[in-house]
Amino acid sequence: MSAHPRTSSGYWYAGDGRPPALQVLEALRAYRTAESAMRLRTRESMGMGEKDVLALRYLLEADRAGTPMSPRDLASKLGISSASTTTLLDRLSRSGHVARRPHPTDRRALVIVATEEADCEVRSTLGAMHERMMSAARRLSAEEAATVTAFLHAMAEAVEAADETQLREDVAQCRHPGPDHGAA
Amino acid sequence: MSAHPRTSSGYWYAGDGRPPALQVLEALRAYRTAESAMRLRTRESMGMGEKDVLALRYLLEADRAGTPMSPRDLASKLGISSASTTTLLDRLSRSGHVARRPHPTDRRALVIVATEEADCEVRSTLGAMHERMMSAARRLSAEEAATVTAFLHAMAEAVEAADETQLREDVAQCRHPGPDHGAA
DNA sequence: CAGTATTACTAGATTGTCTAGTTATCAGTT
DNA sequence: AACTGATAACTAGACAATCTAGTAATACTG
Repeated sequence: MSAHPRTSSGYWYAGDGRPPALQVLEALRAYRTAESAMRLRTRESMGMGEKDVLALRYLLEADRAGTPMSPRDLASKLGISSASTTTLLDRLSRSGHVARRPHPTDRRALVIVATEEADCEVRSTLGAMHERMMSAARRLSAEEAATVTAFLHAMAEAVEAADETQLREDVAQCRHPGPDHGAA
Repeated sequence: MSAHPRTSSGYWYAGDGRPPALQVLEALRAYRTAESAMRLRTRESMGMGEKDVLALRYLLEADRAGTPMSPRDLASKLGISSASTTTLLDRLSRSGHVARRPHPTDRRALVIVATEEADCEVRSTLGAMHERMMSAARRLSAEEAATVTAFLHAMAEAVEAADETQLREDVAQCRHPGPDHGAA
């Protein structure tokens, strides 16, 4: 790694030979990769599917916020059907991570609560990581934090701007009439 | 939104009432959420599963780099079995996104190439987004880019540091002897 | 009190993955 | 050149997670 070569306009291509913008996107991609690898490890260490882990996170979050969730809430958060939610809760309940409690006022409904063990499990798997992240974030000065925050918001906006209608149109445009590519 | 209140030490809690470190992590989370929503939209607009889209990305990348991939390469990149890779390639081939070509030297092996249409499809769905991201990244000064890059690397490190052995031990620690939570 | 909406669940089908085993080809050895 | 063990892709059968459609109990509304 070279020292920071300076020009009159400040740092230039610090770190390696590539433009800073590329380095930034590369770093973002590296983070994404690391994150999904971590999620895979978490899933495997807990012996659960992806949705199950996500569900547990939502449930614990809701528990802490004092606003417990119903199966329906969970279904819409996870983007799965009511039927899948039932079987998901069966799984999580069988494994001891959640419990179905009667809703205090609505006798049709349920309140899903995460068990103590689920809380402990998630805390021990994700808590240390979160602490490391927070500690890194705290090392930023206020100005740096503002820069990073603004950048991340810009990135979120950039990926949100591609809405489905747009996507569908763009894809359709690729169908030049020549070869066959339809279903068999 | 309040204007930036200053103290002698510079900006303080700019943007809203919360500590900058929290805002940063919140922004990171917002980005993650936006990204996975985008991935869902992409999958749906292309009528594919998650692995299929990912496979296509790897294939196009490899094509451009001039280092085409075999089914085996793809399997290891995607973390799926050889059998799943075969059916995945069946799907992608039936839908016209990839083609199986004989390997030039090894007659057992195949070379998977992405079709023109697949290239166009991916370019039109992800290209505009990538351009927006790049453009936002370019708006950063060299110093800002360095800050963001360093931060993202720190985040990647933070999530990588939780390796599976650690996770397993931590989880085991949650099993206090009391209630039954095993398989039925 | 009657009728509609809503909640969670059940049944059956579909999809994507896995493990195990097959066939064809390669590379090294005698 | 023939033999042997390794490797590439594929096939068969099973399993897990999801979906759609439909059911029973409960809540709300006129």
